[in-house]
Amino acid sequence: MSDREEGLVGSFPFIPKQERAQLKRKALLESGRVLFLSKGYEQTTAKEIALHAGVATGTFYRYFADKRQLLMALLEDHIDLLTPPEPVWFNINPEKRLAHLLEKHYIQLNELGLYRVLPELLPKDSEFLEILTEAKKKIHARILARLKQAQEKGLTWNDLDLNTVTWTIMMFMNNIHELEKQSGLPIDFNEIAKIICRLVYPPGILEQLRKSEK
Amino acid sequence: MSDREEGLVGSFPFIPKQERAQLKRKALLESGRVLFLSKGYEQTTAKEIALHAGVATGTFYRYFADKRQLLMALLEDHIDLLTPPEPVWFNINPEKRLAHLLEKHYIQLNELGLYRVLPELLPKDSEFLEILTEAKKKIHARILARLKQAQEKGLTWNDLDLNTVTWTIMMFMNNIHELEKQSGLPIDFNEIAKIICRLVYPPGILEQLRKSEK
Amino acid sequence: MSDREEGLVGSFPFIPKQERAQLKRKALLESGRVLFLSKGYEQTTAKEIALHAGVATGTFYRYFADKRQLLMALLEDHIDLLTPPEPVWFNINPEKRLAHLLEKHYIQLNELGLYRVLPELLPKDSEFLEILTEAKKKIHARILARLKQAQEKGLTWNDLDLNTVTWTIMMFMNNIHELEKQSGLPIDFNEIAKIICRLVYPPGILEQLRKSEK
Amino acid sequence: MSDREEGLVGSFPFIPKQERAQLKRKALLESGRVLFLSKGYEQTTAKEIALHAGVATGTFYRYFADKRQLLMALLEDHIDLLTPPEPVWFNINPEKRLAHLLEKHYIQLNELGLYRVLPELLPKDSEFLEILTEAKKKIHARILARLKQAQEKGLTWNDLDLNTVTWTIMMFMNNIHELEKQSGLPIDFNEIAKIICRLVYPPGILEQLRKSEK
DNA sequence: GATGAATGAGGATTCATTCAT
DNA sequence: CATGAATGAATCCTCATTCAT
Repeated sequence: MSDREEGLVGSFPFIPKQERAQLKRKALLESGRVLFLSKGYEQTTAKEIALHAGVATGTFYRYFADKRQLLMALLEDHIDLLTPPEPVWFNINPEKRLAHLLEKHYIQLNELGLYRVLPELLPKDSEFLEILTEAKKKIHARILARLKQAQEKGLTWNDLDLNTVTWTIMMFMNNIHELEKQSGLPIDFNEIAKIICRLVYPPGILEQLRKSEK
Repeated sequence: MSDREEGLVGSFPFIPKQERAQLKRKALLESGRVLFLSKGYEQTTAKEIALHAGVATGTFYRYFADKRQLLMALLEDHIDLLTPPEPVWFNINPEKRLAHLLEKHYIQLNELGLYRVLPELLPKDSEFLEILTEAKKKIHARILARLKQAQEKGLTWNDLDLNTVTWTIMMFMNNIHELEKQSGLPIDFNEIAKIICRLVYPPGILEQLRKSEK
Repeated sequence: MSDREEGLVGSFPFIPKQERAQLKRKALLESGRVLFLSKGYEQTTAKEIALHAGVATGTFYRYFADKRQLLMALLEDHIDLLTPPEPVWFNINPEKRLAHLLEKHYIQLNELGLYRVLPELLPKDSEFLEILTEAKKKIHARILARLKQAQEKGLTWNDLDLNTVTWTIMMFMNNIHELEKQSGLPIDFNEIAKIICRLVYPPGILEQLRKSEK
Repeated sequence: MSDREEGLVGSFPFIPKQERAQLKRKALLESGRVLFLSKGYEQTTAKEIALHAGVATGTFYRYFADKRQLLMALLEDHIDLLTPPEPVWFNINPEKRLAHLLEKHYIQLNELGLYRVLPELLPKDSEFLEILTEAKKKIHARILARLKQAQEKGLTWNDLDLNTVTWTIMMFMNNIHELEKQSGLPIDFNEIAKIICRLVYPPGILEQLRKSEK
């Protein structure tokens, strides 16, 4: 278990200690993520995570204060992935662009899978809740700003309550994975994009924007 | 804590045994519900539930095999509340009606609060998942049937993918409570109803339906 | 649930209360015996015994201070059955008579079955141990006395240690049920009687006793 | 409680991990044995065993799945001790040899004491019963084979039922400890050996075998 | 007396966390 | 630094016993 590796040209302590430590930390994070997803947060023990990462139980606690902190670190690393992308509304062919955005977000979210763990934690960890709420507020503000720009340009329905529409859009982005589970079918992002666009643009405007692609 | 109840025609000597037992069972269910909501399912112990209900630990196990079974009983009692109401689309003034339905459903759901516990259970209890999936399928089928009726009458957009719209409507109903949490404001059910109706009816049709109220 | 039974000639409180109580007590004893045998003493709960006897849990404690006391009562009622019969050695045809005695004792013991419960209790209940030891001492004394009579008449081996022979005989009587379990075959009481007689009588004497039957 | 042991050649830094773990395991086994014997199996808790062995409750469960498994391990370690030795019948001076065998077996059995726990377990643990039955069958077969050899050489009584005699011998070996308890006197193994030999050899043969010692 | 629901102490077992090596 | 055995508090659940009806 030496850190050195004997080679032809002498010994190379190739991997610096810090870097090795980072590898272990990453292995623990990844093992935590995988196990949290497959078994749930409470059902996963620190020992299991360590075992899965190929380190000793005690090593877990060198890198993380406890199980909760590992999850926090996971979130910090990936919080930007949890936040959905910001659509640009007065674009050319917004439906196509939105479908693309949604698909990309969905794939990233699914790779991470972290959203599956969150519901378990929210009721018992208020700090956790705050972090998420904060992130969501930022996204909300960004989407709302874009919607306002579109509204000012006269592109949107004129009876829109922008807050509710913003929330609706966020809800779509956060619940796409539910759709797949429920329907059992692969998700048609174009249909979802169509629905969102119908909420934002009146039919005439939308038609124009579609044509302006060329 | 007297078991006697003074009535118009004298005193009833005592609440019959069965009824008293049912009271205790109900107290346990209610305590379970409250504690699950405030602390989360895993964080709540059978002992706590019993204490909260004012009975001994052992009494809990007289009425429920374990914590999980209590939750199942809660679900059984209220599963119909979890399932959102079925809107009738080709109605007169659908927005108003829908807003009313949503508000009623929201209030019932909130009183129960059970939906907050569900996400914690789903990853680890497959039987649980089945029950919910089954319930959701039923609702989906009902909403979809109504939409098809409306479509056949020529009331809806003609480019609708009814499956996706159905899912969108269900998503709205299941996520209203999220809206409140996120916005911090009281929910405007009229706005939500307006959004849903925009997804279903083209502007002209909607206008007609609104007017037909008189 | 009245104790009275209305008949043509008035009311007959036929079964006196004391007697009914005794019936319940007996039912509990019998249920205790049966359940102790089938499940073991520790594995049997007071509730089960009451249920099996057709009375309420609380009724159990009206008749017995606790589970242990029920077992004690069982023993008291049947302690004489546990004690093996006293063979008469200088009899005509002792082998046949002994075989008969053994079989009778075995059948009684088996019907009762109580011996199966005893080993479980002995290590933890010294009073219990005392009772049994006392009973065994009495039997030992009786068998020993008979053996001495036979010895004085010159019927036995002259190098016998009577104490050890007495113990051997008792051991046989207490372990017949083991023989059946181990061999899986029905017990041949004649063979056992032959063995015991060989321990007591020299071949010549035995031959004489056999012949004297006529 | 130092892990160091001063030896002739200096100090051994520590007992290697595996060995230390085995020490703990052995301490738990020994504590289990002692407590099972003094209090009975059911009356002994895992916590008590751990305390008695000087370790924490949880440590018990590192080495044994539960109380039952500890007992199984005890049995596995000592099952050969439970099985009585195999007498050689057509030996010179068989009584003396048998007395010696019995005494040795008795001492070993008593040191272990495990036989006291067995009766408690048999009614409720069928796997347990199987293990013991299996062991007993082996011994039975061995003793029976020896008896047959002696019979073929014309050394035994000619009216012997070998099965019953075999069982009788086993019964003796399994019940010697009972004798002590009942009589309160030290056991005279010579007397027991004499009794067994009388069951096997006719007086003439026995006399010959005794003399052949020289 | 009879009932059986209620009690709560106590046992089995798990697991987050520490610490000697 | 890494290790993984050890810790013991905390949980689930049972059951002997009591007591209000």
